[in-house]
Amino acid sequence: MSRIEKPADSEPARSPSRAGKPTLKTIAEMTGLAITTVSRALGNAPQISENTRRRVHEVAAEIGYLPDRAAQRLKTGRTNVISVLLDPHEEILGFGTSIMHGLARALQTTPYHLIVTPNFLDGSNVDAVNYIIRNGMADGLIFSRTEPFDPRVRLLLENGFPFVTHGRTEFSTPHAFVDYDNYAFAYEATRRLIVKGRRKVTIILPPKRLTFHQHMLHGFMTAVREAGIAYEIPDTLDLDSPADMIRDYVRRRSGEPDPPDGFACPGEVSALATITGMSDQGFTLGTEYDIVAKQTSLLLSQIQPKVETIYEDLKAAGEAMGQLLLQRIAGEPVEDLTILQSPQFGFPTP
Amino acid sequence: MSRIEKPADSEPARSPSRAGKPTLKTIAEMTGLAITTVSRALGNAPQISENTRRRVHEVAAEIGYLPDRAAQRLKTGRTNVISVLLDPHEEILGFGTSIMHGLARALQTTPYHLIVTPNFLDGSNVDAVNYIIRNGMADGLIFSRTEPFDPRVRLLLENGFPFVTHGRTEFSTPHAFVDYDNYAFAYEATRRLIVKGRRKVTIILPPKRLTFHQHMLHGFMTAVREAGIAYEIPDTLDLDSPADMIRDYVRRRSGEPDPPDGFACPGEVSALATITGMSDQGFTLGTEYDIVAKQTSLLLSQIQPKVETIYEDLKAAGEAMGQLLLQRIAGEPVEDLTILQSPQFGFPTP
DNA sequence: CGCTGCACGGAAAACGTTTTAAATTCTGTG
DNA sequence: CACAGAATTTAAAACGTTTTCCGTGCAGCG
Repeated sequence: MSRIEKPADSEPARSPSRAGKPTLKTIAEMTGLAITTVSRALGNAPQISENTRRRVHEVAAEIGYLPDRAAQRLKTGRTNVISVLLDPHEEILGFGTSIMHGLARALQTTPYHLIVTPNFLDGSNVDAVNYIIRNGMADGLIFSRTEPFDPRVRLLLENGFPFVTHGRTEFSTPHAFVDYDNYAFAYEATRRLIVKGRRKVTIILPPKRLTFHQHMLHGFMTAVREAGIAYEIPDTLDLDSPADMIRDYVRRRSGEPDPPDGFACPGEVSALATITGMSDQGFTLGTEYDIVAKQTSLLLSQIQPKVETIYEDLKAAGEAMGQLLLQRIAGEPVEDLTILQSPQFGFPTP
Repeated sequence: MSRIEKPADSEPARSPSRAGKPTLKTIAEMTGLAITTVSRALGNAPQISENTRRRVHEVAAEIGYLPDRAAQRLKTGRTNVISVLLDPHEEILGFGTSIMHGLARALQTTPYHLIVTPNFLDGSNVDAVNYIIRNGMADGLIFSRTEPFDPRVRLLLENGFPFVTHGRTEFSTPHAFVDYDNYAFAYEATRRLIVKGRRKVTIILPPKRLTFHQHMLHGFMTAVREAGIAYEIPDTLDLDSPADMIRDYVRRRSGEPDPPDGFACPGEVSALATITGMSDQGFTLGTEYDIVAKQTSLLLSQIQPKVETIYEDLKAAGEAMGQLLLQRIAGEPVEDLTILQSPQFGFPTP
């Protein structure tokens, strides 16, 4: 055959278009400096004269040099990667995506990339954490839905691995977290129902094993006791229950004697399900009963303005978590790396 | 001071617990083989005897060896990374997360990791694509919401970079894609409304610049023409409009003369907004008007069973995209790498 | 002039892997 | 028993960085 025989065509097709990627060597040759010097100049090391430093930066910018992440990682042991553990329950309503957008914003000007590690196992995702620690897959970890003695947190603490949780724990060793003040939410939501003149209030709580179950319960009970109002708490149901289960529960309960007429819903789905359940029984929102819901997107209030909402800014939470994690990785003391978002902390930033 | 002076403590604190991480060298020393041989044995190269291959695998498993991704990447130029471009519009209702879970499932047994590149710029995210191509940040790309002559697709095609889109384009050069048959959806949804005896149908279309706008429109119009039924198409509104805008539009329109009584809603949010808008005017779903909606989570039918829904399985789409991308990277001909999910393609897999 | 000290820059090793090219062992055969 | 050829195994280079350690050249000083 008369085709050109390029012997090096056995070269196993590296990433496409990786051909003439500029490296330190390229810059070194162009400037006549040594690779070492170029590396130093770009790293703004002190022993490089202002002059050559400037020249190197110019050339680098000109040819569009970007350091090879693999080489940096291999050499330094730092991955420049932040990993987000995604929980199956975060699928709905863009919980994960909101947080990730916030995170991404916080990491935007840094060398860090965001890699997502979804959890398949139904239990906790401690295996994923272990994998990441053991194999140095990331420099830091972000996850949510903490339990009081969360095994992931324990593992990370034991290994001194940087992480920030969304949610608190009850370990005596402190760690970085961002949390929403769910006590305040539940208290305030219940207060508002009471102020509206509701007779009997109820709340759909998160699963018992999660830390913020207690916070919510406490806020709710405090408001209830202060007002001396009637209340009930469904115990066959939680925030993770499927929407139809919540809807059916609400429908059935509101057909029985002495049903609640004030609902604190710590999630948009549960609020929507409650509305449907109640309207199935002919009750109308705003006159015969009220809902105060937690809202994490603009969805609920846009769709049904009669639901009163209290906002939780997940994007801000994500951004805060990113910042805390960077500080944590930089070695700042953990004690200062805790944030409690109050319900009025942030409002929709479209 | 009497503290132990470990001279090598200047070692700049590599990733924690990266201390005794086993490498090829470790295995080589344990087995008495050369590093090369170990590498080959683990790679199941043909020229290694069955005997040593087994022995090496045993030792590797025993000490929990995992290859160093940075070193592999540096050497081979392959990143073992798949990047997902996340669009801001995918924030709501876990669109992104569903697809990512599907993707993650497809990549589960492969060495590939999933890294998400959110788009901040408001326009298209062609910059991100360019960055990824130029700097070899990934071996393949996944994104959605394609336009007929999507600049991202053009760029990727020009560079021969592997990718799979969610949605089709109109380039003459073929490329891998997974798409939902939105023509079929719109046709079927409209048919159902007609069969229910609706007088006048309408549909909320996706933004005009997206490819599937045409598909939807075509399906809708075909059904309308076949039946010779009255119809209208709002032109100040699209699927990306905020929910309150949709709600207000529906409310206003249903107060004017000759309003539509059959709604095809290609999204859950628009369906919910429509319900609210109509019920504000006192119309009740299922008797005075009907909705057929596209559903991508279990949410809508669980909350409001009176809405008729047609399911789009985004998780399956994500999984399919992952598989196609792997095949594409492996060099299979692009012509075979296209999938059109029919509406009945997959049903909720909880 | 011979030193010391400093400012600046460079050579070389190393990170863990893959790959090329070559060396070694093994097998059967004449 | 020697040897070709196959079957295994190996040494060494390379990927692009960072870092340790060292070499210049030059100013100042006695």
